[in-house]
This record gives sequence, structure tokens and C-alpha cells, in this order.
Amino acid sequence: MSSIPIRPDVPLGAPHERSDAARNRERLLNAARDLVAELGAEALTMDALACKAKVGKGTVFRRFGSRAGLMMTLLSDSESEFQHGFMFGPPPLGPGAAPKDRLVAFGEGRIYFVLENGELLKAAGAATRNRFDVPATKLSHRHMEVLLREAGIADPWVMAMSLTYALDPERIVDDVRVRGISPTRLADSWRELVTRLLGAV
Amino acid sequence: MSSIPIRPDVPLGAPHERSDAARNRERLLNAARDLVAELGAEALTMDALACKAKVGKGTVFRRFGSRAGLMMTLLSDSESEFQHGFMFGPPPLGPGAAPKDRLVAFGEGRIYFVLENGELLKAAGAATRNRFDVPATKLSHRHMEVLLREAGIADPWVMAMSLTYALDPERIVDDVRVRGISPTRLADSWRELVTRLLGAV
DNA sequence: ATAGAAAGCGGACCATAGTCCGTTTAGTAT
DNA sequence: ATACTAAACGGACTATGGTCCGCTTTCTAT
Repeated sequence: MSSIPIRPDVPLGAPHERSDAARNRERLLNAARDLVAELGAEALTMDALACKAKVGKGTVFRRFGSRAGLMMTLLSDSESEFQHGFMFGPPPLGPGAAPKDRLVAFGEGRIYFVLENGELLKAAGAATRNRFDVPATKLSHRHMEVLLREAGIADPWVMAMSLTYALDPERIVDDVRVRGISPTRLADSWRELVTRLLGAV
Repeated sequence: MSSIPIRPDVPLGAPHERSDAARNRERLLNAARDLVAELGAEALTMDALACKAKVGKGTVFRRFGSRAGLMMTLLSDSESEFQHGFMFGPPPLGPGAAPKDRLVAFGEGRIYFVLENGELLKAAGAATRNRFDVPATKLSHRHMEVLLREAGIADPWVMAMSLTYALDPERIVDDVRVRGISPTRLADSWRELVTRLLGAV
């Protein structure tokens, strides 16, 4: 997988995306959304996508780089929304509340977000070398790191990584769907974890 | 993947393993160990293994069920040793110490165990639906659950799951080998986590 | 309008995990 | 020894993610 031209935010002298490229991007995105709606994210194969979009397989991979890349693209809308929530939204999720409360809210939000987009998230994480490469994961990690630092944790970077993995999509989805744990129970346990971790009951 | 006849612990009227089966098992195990030693676990392919062991591919899969199953078999010795350590060994890892200290020791032990057998563990976990299916993982989870319950955690089962994922092999290996975090730093952070989680500094 | 270059295209091709099923073979009962 | 049966075997076959590279299209400069 070389550089991923997924659709850069037109950073510099935007090389002016070619019209055929734009057309195929549209086709692919539509086909992908259809397939996910029809059969679920897990069942989406790159061959089927290429076929349904009436496009060559090479085109699919140039556009998205990999299956994980495709899933990330499909996720980007809801993901942005969630990100906006914890970065700019109202407390306790957004700025203005105590780190502990923000972290509790973050975990809860994340749990429900994962449960809504679970398949996509699992698919985005799998097949990637280190799941930490997912940009959204990096951002979440950074967010938690800042909160943990404010709360006086000695090594916020590493602790944020522990919490990141505790909120792993695969873990959350399987807990709920395979092992029958209710989302509420997960959220409660997360609250207990954060509360104890950041002192004071 | 149907029932896995990996080499049952001869549970009942052991149907007397056939001699050709035994011979091939030996061949496969030896070949697998050689290949791992030579090229690393990641580079081991089932085709190469079958070929090197002078055995058909079907035989490989009958024996181990899957690539993950093979890796688990390869791990079982060192894994048993580690398990023995936290179940029957001397404190603080084994019984006799306070839950908090046992949990700290468990995490440290796990970190170093993972760093020694990282490739195998990653390979065993990947390709499995839920990595939690790995029997050794279930045992570790149970162990932590018991300790957490003793320490008064409200929902030990779920909390143990959070900690299980915080100690995920992929996470540990990538932290150390990709992101350059020292094992010591990981262990220190784990200590901080457990110490704060189980009260009293 | 035209030509040249760069970007994009597409599908054959590769690698690899895992399945299937007709054939072989090791034990067993006679 | 012989015949029988269930287990074991092996390798062709499938599914799927991902790569490669010669061909086509779009854009731009003239």
C-alpha cells in the first residue's frame, strides 16, 4: 500500500482530480453503501464491490488502498461527528467539565458509537497491521492522553493506550453481541474504572 | 473449521491414535518449529509447512484446525509454564499475596511473556474470530476476575475483560517494537493502573 | 485543434487460508 | 491370513485480499 489518495483535503496545488476519477469515486461509494446496507460490512468483498460499481479491481484499491481504507472512508462521517462531540461539544463530553467526567463521558459515547458502527469499525481495524494506525484511533488516544495528564497520571501516553485497547471495537462488539453483556453494564464498568483511576470516589 | 482433533488429552476411550497419524504429528511439529526458528512465525505459511513436513495440506488442517490452532499448539509449553506460575507459583505472582500485588505481578509477567512469544501470540490471536476464544486467554481472564472480585471491584468479569484487552499481545508488541516504548515503562504504567484501580497508593 | 504527459483504469495474476472428497491405510474381528 | 471399517491422507479446488503493468483518458500547453 503506497500513498493513499483517498480524497485529500485538497491541501496544496490540488492536482485537480480528474473527472473520470471523480465519477468512479461516486460509483464506488454508492455501491459500497448499498452492499453494506444489503449484506453487512463483513460480507462485502472487494471483488463484489468492483463488479457492482462497474469498475476494475485495480481502481478500487487505488482509491481506498485496502479494505480497511474503504471501511474508514465509509465511517468518516459518523466518526467526524463523534470527534466533534468530544472536542467542541457541550460538557461533560466536550471541554468545560473535569477530566474525570469527560473521560467517563468519552468512554460511554465511544461504547454506543461502536455499537452503532461496529461492523465497519471491526473491518477497519482488522487487516491493518497495527490497528492504532487508524487516524481516528490516534485522535482518540491523544484526547485521552490530554485528559489523563490533566488528571495527574504519571505516564498519560501509555495509560491512554491501555484505555484505548480497553475500548477496542472488537472487544465491545463481542462483549455485547457474543457474550451477552449489556451496553449499560459496559458503561458502568467503564465509569468504575475511570473513577477509581482518577482518584476520589 | 469443524471439531478440532488437535490432540485431545485422551479424555475417554481414547480411540488409539493411529501410527501414521502420530508420525505425521511429529513431522509437522518439527517442521513447524524449524520454520519458526528460521523465518519467524509471521512468515510461516501452511503450504510451506505441509511441504516441509512431506505431508498433504489437508493433513495439516485436520491436525490443527487453522493457522491459529497451530500457533496455539506451538505456544502450549511456554504458556503452561506461565500459567503454572500464577496459579501455583510463589507470591507475589502465585497465591499468598494481596490481590493488588498479584495483579501487578501478573501484568508484569504477562508483558515479558508476550515479548518473548510475541509473534506466536499475535499469529494465534489473529485470524481467530474473537481472540477471546484462545483458551489461555480465557484462563487469564478468569484469574484476573477472581483477583478483582477479592479486591472489591463491582463487576469483576467486565473489568477483567478491560484489563485483558489492555494487555493484548498486539498492543504490547507494537508499543515496544513499533512505538519504541520500553518494557519497563509499560510495566510501570500497569502498576500505576492497578494500584489506582484497587485503591490505596 | 493537437500533441504530449501524467493520471487513471482494469482485469489477469499472485499469495495464502481453508475446504472437499476420492483414495489409501492402519487396526480389528473372524 | 483375510476382509472390513473407520480414520487418515493428500492435493486439487475455492475464496479473497492485494499487486502489476500495458492500455486509455483527461488535462494542459501551444
